[in-house]
This record gives sequence, C-alpha cells and structure tokens, in this order.
Amino acid sequence: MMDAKHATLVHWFRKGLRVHDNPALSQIFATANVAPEKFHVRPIFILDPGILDWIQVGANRWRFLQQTLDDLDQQLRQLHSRLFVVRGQPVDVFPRIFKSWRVELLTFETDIEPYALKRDAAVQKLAKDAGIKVDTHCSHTIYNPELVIAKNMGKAPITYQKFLSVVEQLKTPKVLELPEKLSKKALPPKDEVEQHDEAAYDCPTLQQLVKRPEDLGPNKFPGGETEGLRRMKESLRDELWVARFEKPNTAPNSLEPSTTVLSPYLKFGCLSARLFHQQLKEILKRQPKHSQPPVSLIGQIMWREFYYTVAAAEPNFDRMVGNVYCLQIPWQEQADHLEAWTHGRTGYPFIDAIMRQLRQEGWIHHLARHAVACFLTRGDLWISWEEGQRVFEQLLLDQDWALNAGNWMWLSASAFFHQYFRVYSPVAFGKKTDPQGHYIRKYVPELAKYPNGCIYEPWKATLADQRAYGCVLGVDYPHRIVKHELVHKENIKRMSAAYKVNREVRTGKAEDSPEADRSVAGKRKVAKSTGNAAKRKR
DNA sequence: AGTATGTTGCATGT
DNA sequence: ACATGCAACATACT
Repeated sequence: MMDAKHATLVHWFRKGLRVHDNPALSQIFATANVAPEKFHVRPIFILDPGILDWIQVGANRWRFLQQTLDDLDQQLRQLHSRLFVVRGQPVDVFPRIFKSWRVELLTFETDIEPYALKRDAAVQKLAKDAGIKVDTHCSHTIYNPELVIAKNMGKAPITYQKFLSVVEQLKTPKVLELPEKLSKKALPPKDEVEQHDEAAYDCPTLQQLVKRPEDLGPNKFPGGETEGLRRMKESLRDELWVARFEKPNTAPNSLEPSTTVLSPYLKFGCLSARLFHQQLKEILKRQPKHSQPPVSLIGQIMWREFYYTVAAAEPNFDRMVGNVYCLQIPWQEQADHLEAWTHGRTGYPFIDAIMRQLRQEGWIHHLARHAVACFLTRGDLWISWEEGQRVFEQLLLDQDWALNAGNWMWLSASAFFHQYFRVYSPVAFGKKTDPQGHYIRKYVPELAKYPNGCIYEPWKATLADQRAYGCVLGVDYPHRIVKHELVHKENIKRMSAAYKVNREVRTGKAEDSPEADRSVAGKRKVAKSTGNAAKRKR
C-alpha cells in the first residue's frame, strides 16, 4: 500500500520534453528537495493509445516522439527520477492518479493551441474539485504571447516589425539551470510502482507507436533533448557562420542541410528556445559585425515567437473561414493534382524532389517549403493552403500548429504577406543554388541520367533523348500536370480578383451581399461596424 | 491622401 | 554581383 505519510508532486510533460530550462519541472524538484521525507515526485507523460488511429502523425514523427521520451526518461534518471508514461486520456487519467497517488501539486507548461487550452481547462477544473494546487509556467516561447498581446493594447501585432518593437519593451526571461538532483527519498519506492503493473509506466516502444514501419525513413534527426543540445552546440561552434547567417542566402536544395535543423527540437521543447536565444545573444556580443532580424538566426527564433503570438489570439488560426487574419480566397478542389503534389508526382522535378525528401526524412529547408507551398496554392495548382497544411502536419518532424498554419497563410498570400505577384518558379528557383541538379538526382533518381540542361525541365528532352536517359515521360516519370508559364499568370489575376472582393467587403462596399459578408468577415471589423462601414470609405 | 516598407520572385540587363 | 521593369498587394505612419 501507499506510504500514508507521502504526498505526490506531479509534473505533466506535453511539449517542453526536456529537463533543462524547465520551470514547471524545477518547481516540483525544488519543492520535493526541501522536504523529501514528505513528497514523492512523479514526472508524467500521458499517452492516449486511441490517438494513434486518428491523429495526423506519420511514422517519422512517431519515431521522433518515441526517441524523445526515451531520452527524457534517461535525463530524469540522471537526476534520480524517471518518466512515468501513463496510458489514457488526461480527463480519465488525472482523477485516478490524483486519488491513488495523493497528489498535492501539479505543474505544467502552458500552451496556446485550442485543443490544449480546452484539455488544460478541463484538467484545471478536475484539480480544483479535488483540492489540488496547479502551477503553470510559460516556457515554450521566449515571450508569453498573452503578455505581448497585452503590451500591444490587447491585439496581436500583425507585422513582424511591429512584433519586434513590442517585444523589445519586454524582459527576456532568465534561463534556468538544471534542477538539483532529486533526493533519493523522493522517488516512489520501486515495489509501489511495480505493484500497480510492472512496466505500466514504461516508455512506449517504436513498435507500439509506429503502425506502418514501412513508412519510416532514414533516421537523420533523432529525437531527444540530448540530441537537441548536441545539435545546438554543433550549430553554434562556428561563430562567424552564426554572425553572418542570412536565411535568404541559404540553399533550399543542398544535400546536407544549410540551416541548423533545430526546428524539430524546438517544436517538442527538447531544446529551449530561451536557451538558444541566450546563447545566440552571447555569441553576437563577441561578434559585433552580424546580421539582423528578420534574416539572422535570432530573427528565425523571432518568427517562431511572432507566429505563436498571432496564433494565440485566433482559435481558427488553422482555417480560412472565421479566421481574423485570413483572406477568403476561392480555392478549388482537384483531387488528382493534390495527390500528385502530395506524393511528388507533379512532373516538376524540383517540386517532386522536395516533396519526396519531406516524406522520407521529415524535414525540408524553409525555402523549399516556400517553393512547394506556392506551387500548391497561388502559384500553380490553386488548391487551398489547408490541404497543404494537412500534408505537412503529417510529415514534418517540426510540425507546429502555429508555425505551420502561419507559414501556409504567408506563402499563399492569405495573411501577413501580400505581394502575390511574386511567384516562385518551380524551374528557376532551384537552379540558382543547384544548377547541376544534384538534389533532384538524389530524390528523383529516375531522372538521374538527365543532363544539367533539362534536369529541371525534362519535358524539353526529345523522346529519343528520354529513352537514352532511361526515363520516358508518362511512363517512368509523369508529364507535368500544369504549365507554370501559363497558370501562374492566370492565378495572379485570380488573386487580384480575390483581393478586390476582400477589400470591398472590408470597406463595406459589398454590404448588399450578405453571403460574402458572412464568409469573409468572420470576426473582421466589418462584422461589428456595419453601421458606419458605409461612411468609412467612399 | 500620400509615402515608405515589407524575411527570401523572375527575367533581363549591366 | 547588382539594377531595372514587371504589376501592384496591405500595413503603418505621417
């Protein structure tokens, strides 16, 4: 039976899968170490086995999580604790453990995603009903989105520069050291843990999480805090590279990543954004000649902060309809084109190479994301950014609700970015940094024998040449599904028309068209200012 | 009302 | 490596 004189302190891991710079975890450890004879400590992660069947997570992402949990357990064991993986749904799990563990304090890191807010509110209520104290800490981002919004007079700043000017007025939080090792008395006794069901709290295995092992690609970016910290150190070793970093000058199609690939670690919180930011600041102090946001490395972290802030203010951030930021654009469904894009069969080698790298490895360069996102939406296929978002959500190791939706809106010129007449060429863009097409040859190997002159445009090869290169279009590799030079011009016109409609709705010109008003407005100003909308303009 | 600005376009020049 | 025209957007600020 449970030792009657012990209460339990619980830290709930969700994101923030690390022991360094983790205020909510540190609070538990510090509280226990003050009175170790009184408290047992249980850091938990809740895994709902039912989630495997419906959530949009591909095999590579499950592997990343599984490796991350394993590593987290190891890190906790070095601090004389361990990870308790509890199976079930939070609303079922907590009432159970509150009682059986005699929980006195629960801590966790705050999140902004709508489903997380709902979940956390439910757990907060359960804790309150059970008389259990809950403490939360904001440590997934450098700045608390709520504070940024408050500082900007209750509204999220919708331009990057404005965002920067707001956060410059805020303090950057202190980065925490590792928590002190847990007093051995504070670890629940082994027999008590095992009595429940031996191995019931163990980390999930790869076999348990990955339903389709055939989808696993090469493990180029293993999950975990240890690997995240190692990767950060490696990225920061060359201080001149750090100081001179300018994102637009990095190649989207190098065979080895031209950027840090810290995004998956930041997404799961294996690496603290606050620590990375602090380390960059220190390097830049020693390197007075350095690049600036938005293109610098600190600028990249600030994009993450920016998207978290705007997303925190809009529950419909991942949808077009009812989204305060998002222009309403009449995208069209076209299942065969979406399918071709999704699986790298558009007939544009650069686009297909990127989509295949994404599927195999779970990470593609940011500019590669631009190229394929523009292609799917306003550039070529005229398919909704929400479709692309879904595919990225499944495949990207760094998939993050706020960043994924924000970037899709950006690229589709639906929000934050509006120069829709700047269209990426699926042929020209990649040539700049890889004129020989090494990247295409790797990820679209059927084209490997094509000469440099037509590796980006295989349709320019004659049938005889196609045979000679061992890859006939329409047989071994698809014909291109659209002619970019034609459709991109038509699509610019469609964008122009869509912008015009949105403008009219915004300024009240289309008040006699109630359907348009409803669909476009959502929460836009026009919805509540119908009275003076007419006199505001014209 | 007018102007400056905006993470990373392309094609065609020098 | 940098300059220009292309057609032309929203936002912030004056």
